[in-house]
Amino acid sequence: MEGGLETFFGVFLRKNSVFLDKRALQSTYIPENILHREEHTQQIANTLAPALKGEKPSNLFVYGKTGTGKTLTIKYTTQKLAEVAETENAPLKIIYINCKLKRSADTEYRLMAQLAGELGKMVPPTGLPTGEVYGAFLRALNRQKRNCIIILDEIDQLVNKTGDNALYNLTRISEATESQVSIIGISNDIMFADILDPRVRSSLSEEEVVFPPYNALQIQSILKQRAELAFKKEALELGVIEKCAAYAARDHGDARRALELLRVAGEVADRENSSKITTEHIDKAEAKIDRDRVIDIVATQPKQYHLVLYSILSLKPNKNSNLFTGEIYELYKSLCNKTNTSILTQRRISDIISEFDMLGILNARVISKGRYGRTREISIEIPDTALAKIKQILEDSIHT
DNA sequence: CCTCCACCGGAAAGCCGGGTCA
DNA sequence: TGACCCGGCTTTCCGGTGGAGG
Repeated sequence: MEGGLETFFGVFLRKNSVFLDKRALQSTYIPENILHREEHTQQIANTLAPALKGEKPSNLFVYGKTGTGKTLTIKYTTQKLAEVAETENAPLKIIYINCKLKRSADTEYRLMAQLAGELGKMVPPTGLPTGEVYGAFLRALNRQKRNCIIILDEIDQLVNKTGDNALYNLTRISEATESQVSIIGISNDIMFADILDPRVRSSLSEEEVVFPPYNALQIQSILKQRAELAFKKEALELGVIEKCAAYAARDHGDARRALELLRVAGEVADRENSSKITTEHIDKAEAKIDRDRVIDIVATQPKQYHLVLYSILSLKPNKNSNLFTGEIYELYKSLCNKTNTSILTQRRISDIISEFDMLGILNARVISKGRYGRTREISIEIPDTALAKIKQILEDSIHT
């Protein structure tokens, strides 16, 4: 086996790939021009433009389903704005924050700490009273003496988890200081605004932009634009883009998913040493994405969750028989005893089951069995191809 | 039409680990 | 070192409920 690895790497390097530049398919990539969002871009630009004259732009609220180009368009627009501000010497600070990022900006404290950090005032990630962090942020803000635009992406996550306190304070800050702070909120939950305090809502959505889903034709042109950069010439077989777009349009016009599908299809083709991407590769890619997603979610779950899921899987070897919370809990308890694990309350297990439901691993809905009580009816939503692997993961995790 | 089951699910509070600060 | 703070996970408490069976 001498030189085995060297040979392998050598072959790997020289191996033909369908890709030219994979980055063009990644979700962080910002293209030269954004298709089918001309009006939105303009509308956003209109709202933000006053910042160049040192006036405070209106707060802006953006919503639309996932993969409709919200984040992309906002980033694109603010980036251009920052460039102009730079050359025109108009003091302007733009802060982008994703509220969904775990341990980063998903609580009031962490959001404020993050904001203060962006303004050059480092704050310890924990330990201080929240009020202190507000103070730090305010001081940093006043020292800046320039217009500030704060972009809060996935803002619904923040509010769902920790309430609208932070937003309330944030919208009021701009009234209470010299510096001018504008907020751009991005949400993919349209109902989100309803749970806000009315004062916060009206303040936050001085301007509103709604991003509709793309249709199949629009997704096609987006895919073509990116594929041009990402793949070698002739690497795409006829109909591949169309099929990709059709899949994405089928589930609510999610362009991000379409791009991911195309990228993974390319990777599958590479692995098979195929010089072309065919429509079969798309199918394989779709299955792979689905499978990987589920496996990844399960694998990163803590042990108690594994015990619950394992109980459910053991109770249900065949499809179309449904389970109820009570029986799952019974098995879970005995499993805990066998493995020397502390037993959680049924109330807690109930929540864990709901979480699996939200993650799309299970399907749980409350039903009434009349005389025999009210409970959840639970079924499994794991693709067959992933089942064996999942069971493996669960068993490994439980017996440690 | 009423009862009553077997849970649901909200609210609040406790515990614990990670941290700051004086 | 001790007083305090945050956030994640969990327990405790408890009012609520759709509908089969009487």
